[in-house]
Amino acid sequence: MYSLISVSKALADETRLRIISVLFLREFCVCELQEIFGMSEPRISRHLRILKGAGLVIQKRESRWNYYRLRVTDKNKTLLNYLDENFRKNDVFLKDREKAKNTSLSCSI
Amino acid sequence: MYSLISVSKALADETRLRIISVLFLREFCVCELQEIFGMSEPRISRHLRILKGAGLVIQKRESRWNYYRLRVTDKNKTLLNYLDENFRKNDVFLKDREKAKNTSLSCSI
DNA sequence: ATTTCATATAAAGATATCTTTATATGAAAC
DNA sequence: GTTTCATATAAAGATATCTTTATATGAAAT
Repeated sequence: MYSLISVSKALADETRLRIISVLFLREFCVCELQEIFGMSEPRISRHLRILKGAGLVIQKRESRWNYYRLRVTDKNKTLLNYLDENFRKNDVFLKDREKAKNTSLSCSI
Repeated sequence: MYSLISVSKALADETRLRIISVLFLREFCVCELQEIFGMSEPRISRHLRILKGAGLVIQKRESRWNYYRLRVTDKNKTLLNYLDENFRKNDVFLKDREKAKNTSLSCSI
């Protein structure tokens, strides 16, 4: 059971909102998010852990990569729609999405 | 313009969620909220200021009392619905609402 | 005008959250 | 089995947020 308060706190950080925003495009692994936002790996990992703890994202291991995607349920669909509406109106999130579109797994290459 | 981040942060506190929850019943003045939650007056005032700053509540002066009510707009209607759905499923918020129903302006009497 | 009362605000201390730096884990490649 | 690489986690320091205590404001009552 994911409590309202944990969801609320999960959303109360700009980095986490930016992560949620790009996850509307598709799933991403940690190193891709690192690339998109130009942030350190532990920083991205930490925020993903919090989003996961709030039931907002799902983690999927694939060989050495951990992919995260939005967890869309009946309960949080309304909330995700509200967020997306706001992302579409804000330049920071729009730019992130552009960057995310041009980012592909190339971490180790 | 109320930013998504200010709204998110405004929701990331249990006291503020509880205030929002009872405001679904009707508008309340500060001293009534103080009574309902058993919290100090500056504490309530502070949280109301943050909620107001995020565009979630509206303030109305009436003689010596300041009444606060939910600010329902097209933009935040979705969000408020999501919150209310959650409030209805959580014992803390349900109890608050019961207490709120039995609370009336009697601060100075 | 002085007192009372509801509310706001400021300052101080306590607590929580965030970021960085360093280290651990664990799977794949060699 | 050793190295490499993606990710996780822990510890430390920096920053933000919350609560309490004390004080200010401003309108109504006396």
